[in-house]
Amino acid sequence: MYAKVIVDVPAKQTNRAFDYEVPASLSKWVEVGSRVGVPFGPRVLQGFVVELQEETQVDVTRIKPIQNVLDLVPPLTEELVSLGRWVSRVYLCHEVTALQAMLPAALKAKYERAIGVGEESGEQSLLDMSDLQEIVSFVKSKGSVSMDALMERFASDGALIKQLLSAGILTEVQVVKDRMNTKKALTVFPPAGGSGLEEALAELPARANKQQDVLRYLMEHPHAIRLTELMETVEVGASTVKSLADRGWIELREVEVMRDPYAGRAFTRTKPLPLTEEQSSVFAEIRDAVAEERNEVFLLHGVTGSGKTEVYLQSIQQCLDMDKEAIVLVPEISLTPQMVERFKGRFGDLVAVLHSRLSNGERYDEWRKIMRKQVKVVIGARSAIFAPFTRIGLIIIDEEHESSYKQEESPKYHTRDVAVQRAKQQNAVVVLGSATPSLESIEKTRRRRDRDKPPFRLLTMRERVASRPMPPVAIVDMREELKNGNRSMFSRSLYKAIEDRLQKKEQIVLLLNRRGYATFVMCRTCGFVSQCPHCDISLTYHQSSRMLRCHYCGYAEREVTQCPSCQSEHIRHFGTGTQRVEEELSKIFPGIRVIRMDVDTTTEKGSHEKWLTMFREKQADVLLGTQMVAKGLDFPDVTLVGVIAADTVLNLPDFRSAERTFQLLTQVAGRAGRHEKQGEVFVQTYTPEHYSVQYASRHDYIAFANHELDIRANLGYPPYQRLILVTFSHEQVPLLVRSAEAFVTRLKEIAFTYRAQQVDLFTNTLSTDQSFQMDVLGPVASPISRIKDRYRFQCVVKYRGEDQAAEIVAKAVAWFEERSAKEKLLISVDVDPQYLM
DNA sequence: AGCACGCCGACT
DNA sequence: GTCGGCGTGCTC
Repeated sequence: MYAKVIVDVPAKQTNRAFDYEVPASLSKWVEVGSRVGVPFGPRVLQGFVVELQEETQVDVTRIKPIQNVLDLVPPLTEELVSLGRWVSRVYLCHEVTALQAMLPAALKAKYERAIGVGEESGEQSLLDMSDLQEIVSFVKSKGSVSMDALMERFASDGALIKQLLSAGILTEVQVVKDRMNTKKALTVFPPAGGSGLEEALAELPARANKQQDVLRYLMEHPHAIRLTELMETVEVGASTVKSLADRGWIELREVEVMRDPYAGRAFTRTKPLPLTEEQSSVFAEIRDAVAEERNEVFLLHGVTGSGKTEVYLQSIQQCLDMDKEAIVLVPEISLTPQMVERFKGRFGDLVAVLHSRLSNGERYDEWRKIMRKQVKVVIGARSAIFAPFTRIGLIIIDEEHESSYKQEESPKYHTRDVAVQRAKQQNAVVVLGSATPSLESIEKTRRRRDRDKPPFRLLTMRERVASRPMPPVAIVDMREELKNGNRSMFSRSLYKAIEDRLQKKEQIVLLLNRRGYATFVMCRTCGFVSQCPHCDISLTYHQSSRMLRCHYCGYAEREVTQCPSCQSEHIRHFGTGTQRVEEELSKIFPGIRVIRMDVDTTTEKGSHEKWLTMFREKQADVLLGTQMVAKGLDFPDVTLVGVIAADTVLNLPDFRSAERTFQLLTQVAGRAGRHEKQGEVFVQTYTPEHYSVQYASRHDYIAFANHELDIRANLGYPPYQRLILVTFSHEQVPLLVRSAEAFVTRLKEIAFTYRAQQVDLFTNTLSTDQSFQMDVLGPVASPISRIKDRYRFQCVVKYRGEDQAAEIVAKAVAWFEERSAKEKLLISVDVDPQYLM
């Protein structure tokens, strides 16, 4: 038996499967998806088995055996292995990188040196000594032992061990280990049925009160119990229990336990809520698709507050009734305790939660619950799409338009597209939910190619539950405010509204759209702005540490009080940071209680949750923050939402900026008046006439989408054409420009050949897609033209058609890497980029 | 990514 | 005459 193995070396030359022999002793354990240790050149590496075969084409004398198998159960399924291949092909990354992304960090390989028995047995005469024989057979019995363990076992024989090593009887080997240890806990095991405990009780001396208590407790509860728990309930010390174990009456041993991040938290169980008419008809569609196991993608367009979550919950129930599994994806930022609570409340212990705030150990344990089929539902961010389920019935992506679904490091996958692919593989249903669907998705519900039906099906919920109206949105023209002499960041109408709510003791959410509004430091005399010496970007001021930092390379310097350029002392912090809004609020409304949520105040674990709870409990009047206050929060007493500056995103040089502005305004407007009290929204802007502001104020998604789709069609942007961003970097500009230009020329050549042949490079068959068309823009300097002392150039590949372009770009990249490897030129490819920078 | 093999300058 | 520079190529 032979195995094809992808080794843990993310490099171009090793980006293929290598053949290994499966030794008979391991054949039981080696499966597709197994993690194995394999000899690779002079060392031992971790690898993934991607195929098993009886025969091999490789010269048998070169084939080495698999050294060991790292897990009892393969951590990847066959289906995930092929999904990995798909990801690597579509997003142009090494196959290991894709496979690695599917596993918790705990399973990243750790390489360790250890002692094993040498191959040539060296000076056999040494083995006559019995001490040495003992050592050798000890090592032999274990396969390999770490040096520490060996020294501990044979502490007095250090010299002998050294001798054995130099004689080659023992030798240093490399082993692949897991990074993560399972957590163990001492557990007490009473004899089955509690038999013999009564006799034990009789044997104890009368004054051994504590031991008697333990025995009595165990007679009443004759099942295994954690030592710590037993000590707490019976109020005894560990020694008491240990002495019982020493006499053999009970057993005490280490048992692997799961770290449960939600341990000790009671979740109130909830029952399905009655659905509104709209909800039921949407639910019926999804339920039928799940019940019939149709591979279908729904785009659920439901206004904020229309009760999408309840539809999700009941759809999942349908899945569970069929003994199938469900994956729920939410943006990291809205994976709040409230959200978790709703799912745990409905499905209890059948839910695993995966998010970035878990420790590696906790995440590993949640992941193992999925592996072991202890759970049926996973709720998590991005990477939860790779949950090792085997019977997926339903995949839900909430807030599907969120750009955080795109991973920014390799593999640069888009979760939505991976979900659609995975659902195809498992014949599952996908539900994409949003109040402001991405233009990519809405276009897919309309697209008709030939006579095929559109790839996605649109479901709509227009009504909020309990028929609460959408809050009125007032657009405030800040130019007018300025003309009327108001130079503060609050317009007169927002000021009055805040004053009014404070008086009524109702709550306020204020949103500051900070992207592009970082707090930089400028000299008011000469205009000097502190720049990063290694990157082409201004430094950002951090109040907490009083430092200026570069967000790209981490460079930091002390805050300046005197201009380095003109020695003036008129240094000012620019940009409307949340801190400044907070300061101004307290100045205008003395005594106002403000909770500020931004990167500075929410880095600490659990702080996000803490602030929200405080706000919910009405310990503050205002929740002030960046994007994170806009998402999915639901506070009954919020009746006023204010957007301080709506158009900061609009001015960014990005074709998606109108879409992002519309989404943000719509999401934040949805925070107001979700309960009995009527809400009100103020949007302050310098461009009130802009269509994204206008449509958002009218809560008119469809009109916005139509308008924006027209623009995209005219400019040839997604969703009508797709993009691939290729970035080059090098320390020297002339070489960089020459290379980037050479790449573009080569890329065009390859594309031309492809078009001439009309051959599908994936399958090597004649292409059926006659409409394929590709265009290359650039190369031009990247918007951030230097990072870490390397200059950056980029080109944008625009194309129509499906995934062939990735293959063409891959060919050009391979050509480029081959010819420029020695020059340390770096090239990076982003398929379907979210930002062109 | 490592690591070894392999051809040209400053040294015991 | 050697030791070592890192360019090139391989790893089942």
